[in-house]
Amino acid sequence: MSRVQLAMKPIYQQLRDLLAERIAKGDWKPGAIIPNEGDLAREFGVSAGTMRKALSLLENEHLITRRQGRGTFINDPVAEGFADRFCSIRGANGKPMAGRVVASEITQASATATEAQRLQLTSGDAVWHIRRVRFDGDSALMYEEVSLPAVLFPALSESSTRIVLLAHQYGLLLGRAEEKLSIGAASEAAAEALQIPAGSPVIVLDRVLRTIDGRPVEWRLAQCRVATCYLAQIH
Amino acid sequence: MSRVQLAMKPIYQQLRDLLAERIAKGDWKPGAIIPNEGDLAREFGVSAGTMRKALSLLENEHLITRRQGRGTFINDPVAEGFADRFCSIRGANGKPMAGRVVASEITQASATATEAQRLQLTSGDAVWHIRRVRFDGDSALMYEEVSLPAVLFPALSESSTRIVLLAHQYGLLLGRAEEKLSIGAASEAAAEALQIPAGSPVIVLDRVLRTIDGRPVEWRLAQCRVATCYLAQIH
DNA sequence: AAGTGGTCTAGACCACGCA
DNA sequence: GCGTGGTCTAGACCACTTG
Repeated sequence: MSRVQLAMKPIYQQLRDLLAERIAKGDWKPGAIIPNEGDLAREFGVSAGTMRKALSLLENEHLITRRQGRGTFINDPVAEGFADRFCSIRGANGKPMAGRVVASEITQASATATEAQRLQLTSGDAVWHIRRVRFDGDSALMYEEVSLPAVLFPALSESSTRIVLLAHQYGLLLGRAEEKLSIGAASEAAAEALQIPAGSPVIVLDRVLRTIDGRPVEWRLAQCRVATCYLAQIH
Repeated sequence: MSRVQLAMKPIYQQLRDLLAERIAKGDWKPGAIIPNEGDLAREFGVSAGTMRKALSLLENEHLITRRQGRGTFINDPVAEGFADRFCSIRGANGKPMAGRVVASEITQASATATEAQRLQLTSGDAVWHIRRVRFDGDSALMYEEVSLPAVLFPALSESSTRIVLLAHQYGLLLGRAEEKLSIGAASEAAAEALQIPAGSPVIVLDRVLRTIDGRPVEWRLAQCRVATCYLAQIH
């Protein structure tokens, strides 16, 4: 009597996908309350326990928040704390960096080998390139080269290149980021942007952002200057 | 008919604690297979579903691995992949740094204000101090100051100061690490160890390691030199 | 074939927040 | 008091692994 599992995928995962689609499409807006477990279970013809497991998945993925006695709410992906959880480099106060960000260039090109590897594309697929600089007051702190698969982002408004806004705009639900931290030599573009000699040491943040389905959404290669001392003393 | 909840804590969490204790004590050795869900449920007088939830918690905390058709196995906390998952800074190949590590000094002292805050102690509690240097070949890469609550580690063998080994030795189950990355000025000790001028810029890794219960186990303040270029070029 | 973990069900009761 | 999510139960069946 149980539902046929066409895709050989557990029902609770299928439910998760269906519910996530409603959120992505905007059927359920951020901040809204959604029907309770029982009603949802009835609507999809499953038991309450199965629906519960699906909702738990969505909660682990930060798409919803459940509160005992209140209900289940859609999270705002752009809200502070949700948007910033992908970024590991912090300012002196421990909070995410809050400085000015200037996008200097937005172009389209065909994917390089590295981009294809990071974004799981085939070499030559169209990608957007964004170059931007993060400031702290008047001094340039960080130079970023961002690559986005053009197939996911048909058009890029120059007004906002923040990935959380873009993702929300195109109905993409961000899941996890993998970030590698290392030390490298400043590229020429980075050197110019940061006003340091080319080849001087920089912190390299290599980050791939994925949707909750695991599809790569953004590759960001950031170079951070270390030429001056911005932060608190040690001890 | 259900078990009394003295501590107002869900049964499945109490079970998790009991099972975790067995692992910590060494009743169940790494690599060993543990009884199946049904037997465990019967032993503790709970339903299979509740025991299942407890086991799921342990799996999320990387203490056990469950495999369909095989059984449930105790993970080895010292094994590669489990021990290295707390470290975010990587080498050029994307793998954790593998260089030589030299512990230069092991002393005991009373906690400073910062240590007390990070390790949730009261100022003046006894802590161990370990200073160590991480090498890449012949050059010093990273200077670390490690603080451990003396109450958790009665004695410190000089042979191995690796935290995963120490934790295992004293029956502590490591859970999560919070790591803050920033840029700072090299302290005098770091400058000497890294052979750079005091005050020159370094990457600062401020990490607090906790047990699965959330108790702080280690505070590590690492300073990483950026004076030369170790790694691959950008692009 | 037997044993394991994985999924799913249907229903009971509890703890919390609010009107 | 009512509706919500959170916990717990008892049992069925499925999928995978091994002998």
